[in-house]
Amino acid sequence: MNQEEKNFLQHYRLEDYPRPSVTTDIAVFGLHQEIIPGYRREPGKKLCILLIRRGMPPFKDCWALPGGFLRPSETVELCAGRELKEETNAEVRLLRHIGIFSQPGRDPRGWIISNAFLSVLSEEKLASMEIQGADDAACAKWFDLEFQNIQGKTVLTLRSEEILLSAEVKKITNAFAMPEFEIIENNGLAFDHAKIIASALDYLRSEVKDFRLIFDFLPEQFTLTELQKVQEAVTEEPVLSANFRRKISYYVAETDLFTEGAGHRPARLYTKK
Amino acid sequence: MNQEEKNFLQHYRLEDYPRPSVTTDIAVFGLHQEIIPGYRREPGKKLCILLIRRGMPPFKDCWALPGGFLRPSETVELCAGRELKEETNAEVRLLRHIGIFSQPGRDPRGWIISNAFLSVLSEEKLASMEIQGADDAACAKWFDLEFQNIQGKTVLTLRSEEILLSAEVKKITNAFAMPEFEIIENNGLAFDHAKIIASALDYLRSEVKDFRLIFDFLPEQFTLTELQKVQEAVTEEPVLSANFRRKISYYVAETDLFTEGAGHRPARLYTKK
DNA sequence: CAAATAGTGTCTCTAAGACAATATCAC
DNA sequence: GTGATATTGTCTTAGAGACACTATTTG
Repeated sequence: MNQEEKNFLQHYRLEDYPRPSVTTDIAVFGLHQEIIPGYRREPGKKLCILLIRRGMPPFKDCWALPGGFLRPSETVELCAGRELKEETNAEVRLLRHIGIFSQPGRDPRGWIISNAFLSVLSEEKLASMEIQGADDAACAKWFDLEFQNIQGKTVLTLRSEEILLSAEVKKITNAFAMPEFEIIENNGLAFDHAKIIASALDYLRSEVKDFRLIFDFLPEQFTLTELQKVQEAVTEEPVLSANFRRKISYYVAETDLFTEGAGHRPARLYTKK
Repeated sequence: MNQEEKNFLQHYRLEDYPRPSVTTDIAVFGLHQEIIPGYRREPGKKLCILLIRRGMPPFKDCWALPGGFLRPSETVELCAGRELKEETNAEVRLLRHIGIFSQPGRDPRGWIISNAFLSVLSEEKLASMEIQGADDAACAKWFDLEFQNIQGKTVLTLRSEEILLSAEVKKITNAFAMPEFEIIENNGLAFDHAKIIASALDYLRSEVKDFRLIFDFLPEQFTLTELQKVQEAVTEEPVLSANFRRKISYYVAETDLFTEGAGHRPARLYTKK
């Protein structure tokens, strides 16, 4: 660096210009066992998402994605991981940046733009981790998630025991031809988080359809049927198992292990190739 | 909003917490006619990108993506469009968010995180628009762009008349399993812009391969051969025309118009379906 | 006619969708 | 054997890749 650059930098003050606050919000997805009535039936899988109940205004007592403010000397990815750990005690090894939400007025506290991330927790980790609210979060909970077209309306439904949240969204393209979701109606979700959840789910579905991120829902070793159920739970579309097996075969490696004592033919265990 | 929320907001001061400066950087791609020697040969197409020469430190006289600081009451998309217009006089109707670059130390001025965008200018607009440097930008220029694997190295080459810039990058996955580029060597590009350009090009290529963003390089009406040349210029891979035509046919609609006076068989004009 | 580009036909092979059939466990 | 799930086979159809061939203009 030459003298001119050094001089310039010495007198340059970023603080002289307006700056927004920057946050991250993380949509953590997992799977939830669903008991299916019937003699000796295997449990099904449902997609679920981790939310926190806000303990502080704004949107006190509403449900929100975990997340928080970016700090100096961390990347947005590190911030996402840190905030998630602080607020819910969940730890993730995988993140995808979904988008940036910067609509003026999206946060009543003022000029705040948010980086949305997506993550996936495996059933294993989901079970072993003690999810608990802390910090800004009064409480953290897994919500079963549905995202369907009902009579021309795109509806997001989130359920956790006695709590029911919902939102209607619409996929549009903005002034710069970028696809995004617009919130038509919102019941119980904080900020513009219905929009973020819809975007994240849209992203997740296309990834899982193409056999990406699909393995992150399961432990190291899994059966092909489990893998298929992941895809069906995420996309909410049934698949024919013969065809699914053929397609997935390029992405998995056989092991010599089998499931045991399940009351039906044992299934071979596979690993990701 | 209830009284508790109102009270809270009245006393809440975002300024009490540290905030980064936020910028946008825009990778604008276009096509450049390339004269091919030979009797009656049609010109070829080369991918090019719009860069500015920095008129101010830091990186004075280096070449950089156009872009600048986010202002209150605008979205990052609007900021990208505005800065592009201010610095280069180019106007775009299309943007894609490529990623956010927040590595501490990426800007010597301090804590600055950047939103990278991608855009495409049609040959038409590219020709009609008077590209000119202004503002922070001493000068704006189109650079021919190559992005190839040479002896195991991934090399970015940018050429504009007498100016030659280059960078070697490497595709890696970061601590959160996110794909990104790492700069191995850099000659003449400011900041981490080699990384951003590589990401943008990677994104653009996969879009164009799947017949998205491909139409934005051309005017309303075009021939199938032109469309094919766009794909070949962007991906730097040849395609067999019979196969290309079959695949693209689902995405285009015939018109009754033909090219004229070209010294060979006229070509039918198509529009995007 | 020659040069150049536009456009069609067809063969092969791979992969997807649908569906039928067989295999193997626990009880 | 029965209930349940696991796994394989196969028929049909759609699409990709490769390549040969025909068509139409201007000079």
